[in-house]
Amino acid sequence: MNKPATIKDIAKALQISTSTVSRALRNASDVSIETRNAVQALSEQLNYRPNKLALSLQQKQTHTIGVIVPNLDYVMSNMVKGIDEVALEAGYTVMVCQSNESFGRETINAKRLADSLVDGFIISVSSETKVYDHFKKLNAPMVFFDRLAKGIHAPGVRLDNFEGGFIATEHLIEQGYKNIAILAGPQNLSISNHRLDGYLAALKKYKRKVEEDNIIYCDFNQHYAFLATEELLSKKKRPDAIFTISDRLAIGAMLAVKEKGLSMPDDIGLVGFNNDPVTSLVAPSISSVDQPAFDIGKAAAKLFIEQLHNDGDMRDVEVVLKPKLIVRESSLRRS
Amino acid sequence: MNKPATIKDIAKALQISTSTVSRALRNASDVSIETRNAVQALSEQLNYRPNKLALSLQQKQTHTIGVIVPNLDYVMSNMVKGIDEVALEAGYTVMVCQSNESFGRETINAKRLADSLVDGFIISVSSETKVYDHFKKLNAPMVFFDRLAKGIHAPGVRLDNFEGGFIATEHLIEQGYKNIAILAGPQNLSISNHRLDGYLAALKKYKRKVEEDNIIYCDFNQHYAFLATEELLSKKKRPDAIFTISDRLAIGAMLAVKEKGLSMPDDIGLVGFNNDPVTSLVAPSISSVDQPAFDIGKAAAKLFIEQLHNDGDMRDVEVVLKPKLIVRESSLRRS
DNA sequence: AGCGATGCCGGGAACGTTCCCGGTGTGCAA
DNA sequence: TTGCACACCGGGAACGTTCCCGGCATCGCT
Repeated sequence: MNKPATIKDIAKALQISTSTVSRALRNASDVSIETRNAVQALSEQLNYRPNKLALSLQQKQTHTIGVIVPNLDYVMSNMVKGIDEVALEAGYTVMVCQSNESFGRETINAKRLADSLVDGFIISVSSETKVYDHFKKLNAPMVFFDRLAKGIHAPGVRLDNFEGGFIATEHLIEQGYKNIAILAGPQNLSISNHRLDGYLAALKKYKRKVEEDNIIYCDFNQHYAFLATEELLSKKKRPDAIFTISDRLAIGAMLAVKEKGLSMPDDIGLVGFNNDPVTSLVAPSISSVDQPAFDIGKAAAKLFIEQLHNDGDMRDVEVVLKPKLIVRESSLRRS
Repeated sequence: MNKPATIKDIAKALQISTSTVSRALRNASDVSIETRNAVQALSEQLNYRPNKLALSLQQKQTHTIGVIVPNLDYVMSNMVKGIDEVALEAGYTVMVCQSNESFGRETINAKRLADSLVDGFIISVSSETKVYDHFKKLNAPMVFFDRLAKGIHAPGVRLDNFEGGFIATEHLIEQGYKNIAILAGPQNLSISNHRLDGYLAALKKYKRKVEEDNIIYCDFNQHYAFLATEELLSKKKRPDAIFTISDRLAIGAMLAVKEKGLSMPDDIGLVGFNNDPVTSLVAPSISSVDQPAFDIGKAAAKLFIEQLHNDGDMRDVEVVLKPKLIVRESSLRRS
């Protein structure tokens, strides 16, 4: 439990100055081979570890990235893993905070991280967040991923959500479903709007009429999805397929379909979003749009580091990755 | 993008010394009411935020906790949420690192965090870890949770895994299952051993004979579980129930049971562990031992902070929380 | 012999705080 | 008047680094 050795200790023991020790440790020039060896030997012996605090204070950078995410579900935790991966590689440490989808929590997390003097932020905004001033105040480099911040001029990495909504809907159409409903997410989230746009575009391409009451906005909440689906299924003009903006919603929808005594995929087709492992475990297994979560995380971290080291203005950069439809039983009417 | 204001800036602007500013900001004594007001007004105006780096360097504590976890699955992410909760409350920031169940990753994560000068660690060890020297070297206060480190003399918070194994097995016995197998985890993990011990104790209590080849050690891997179960089911003396040490293993087992064309819970009973949401979504839904993940996280963080502020030796403290069996279709033979 | 180049090293400031200690001024009692 | 308590403030060290600058040898070249 004795105090960690410092550069001063080494200097004193070797009767040389701290400057020389510092140089010797960093293998710089201006140090004779003998002193360098002596210093390095002693530092090893004393188990010297440079004090990052002092270093950071000096050079005004901490080599730490603040990551704020709304939750740590399957997709997010993979994205974070991706961030971790490249951050570690690049010599950065990552501080992960969960906002729990709460605006207040997000704000105080941001403040805290800023006070801890992170070099910048990698953020996915909470579903509650409608205004972005708390991010602007940070006055630090940041990159958004997955759920971007509309109002902020900063680089971002995201899935092509439009494409995701499109291929899901197109697939349902190709499977012969005629009246396709959508459980969309909260209206302020761009990801849900983009998926909805993809849905609309697919309907348009195949010249299907858009029924206004086939579009349901609801929270990312399984129970809401259940209720919404119950209502959908009791309409006169009942939909014969449902596309949901997330797998959790899909689960809720599926439960409602079962409750109603309808069969899947025959009576009702279903496609979810995220390719959560659950989708392949339930019966019937649920088709879902897979997103390259790990890669999105990696791209975000790469973008962030690039931005730090690069003087060029990258605020307009937006990396968009492609989704992939995983077809399973819930939507496979014709083989 | 102008530099953040420092205490010096305020001092200079107000023509007073930095010491006085420092005192005024901390509402300390030895400052006249007027100067204090002036300082606080100006600091607000300049949006002054104390530099934590400098502070930490001075007082040799960072108010940061390093958290190392093997993964961020459902249970873990809830535990981390619990840690977050009380850490935030107590004014600490949390750095979460995933070891991905890898010993090497765990080691370098620990080193990195130590270098970043966290005040201590809250750790759940990776399944690969069999030796604990890398933790001892850290020479910092630490608390283990969930998966404890046998070799290390440090406080810990864990589930009563023995109890969990016991109630799961007892439940199966009470449901009339005669020949109960267990898919245990890696042999070096204490949690899996304790659950196994609970299983054995239950068998003993009801005077059941222990069949050696009903005990299968396997990784936390769904596919292994599938294979192991296939083998179990093709024995002459086929088991009629399986208790698995985790829900992921339970899923694997269930798939194997279905593949074999056996019915559940009639031919084969099944109980998992963790109460992952998946268990209630599959058909049949899977009985599982629920652990109070959030509370375990909270307890760990509390213990950690207590340890920091407390001079007393807490190295022998071990908090043990109780599990709860959630009975679902997979093991319910008699209603 | 003189001169610059080069190799090696030390001194000290700086990063932004806190904290200890000592100093000054005022008011009040002896 | 002297003394003393008290309120208020400033100076400077310290935390552990790096970095700039200047100094002293030594060497080689003219």
